[in-house]
Amino acid sequence: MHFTEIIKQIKERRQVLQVTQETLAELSGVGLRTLKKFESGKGNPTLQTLQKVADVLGLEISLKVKNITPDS
Amino acid sequence: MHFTEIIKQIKERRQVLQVTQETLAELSGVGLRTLKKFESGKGNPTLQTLQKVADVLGLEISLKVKNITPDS
DNA sequence: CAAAAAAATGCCATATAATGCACTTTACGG
DNA sequence: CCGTAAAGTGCATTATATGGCATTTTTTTG
Repeated sequence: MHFTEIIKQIKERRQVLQVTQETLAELSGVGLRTLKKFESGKGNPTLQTLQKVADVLGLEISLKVKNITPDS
Repeated sequence: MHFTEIIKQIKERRQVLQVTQETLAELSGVGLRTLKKFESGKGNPTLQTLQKVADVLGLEISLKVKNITPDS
């Protein structure tokens, strides 16, 4: 999953849950400015920041082994 | 997946592939000091750093919806 | 055990993420 | 069209991630 996709997924998830950036910022403990920057595609959040946000949104970060030949 | 678990998985994956930190640093373009700090549990990598490393290791970062009631 | 390789640490400079605040731009309901 | 709420931006400051280098500690090997 790419950087942009991660951002997109976070943003979409927030919207599905009908939470504003402001509320998410408060709930996650992440600064509003940071969240805005992040969601607008500018910025390179730390893992901690990403986790705080993901956590509140009920999302979990995971690492999966890439399949080199998915269609072999 | 927790912070420590992510670190652990990265480290284990590297070892399975029999790659040294030094080599991984070179291949990923991440500084050796940064990699060491990260793997030794100190440090809070940026998403970009994590992705560079994961990429070389054939790992993919993903966000999955947490299952609140796995055994309902 | 001894030597060598790999990993962890301390120090330090630089780059940049995090954050607050004020302001602008969009999006949306009436 | 208007007003309001939500989202995006610019600027400045502080905290911290990045990364190079030297040194120490641990692990691996012969």
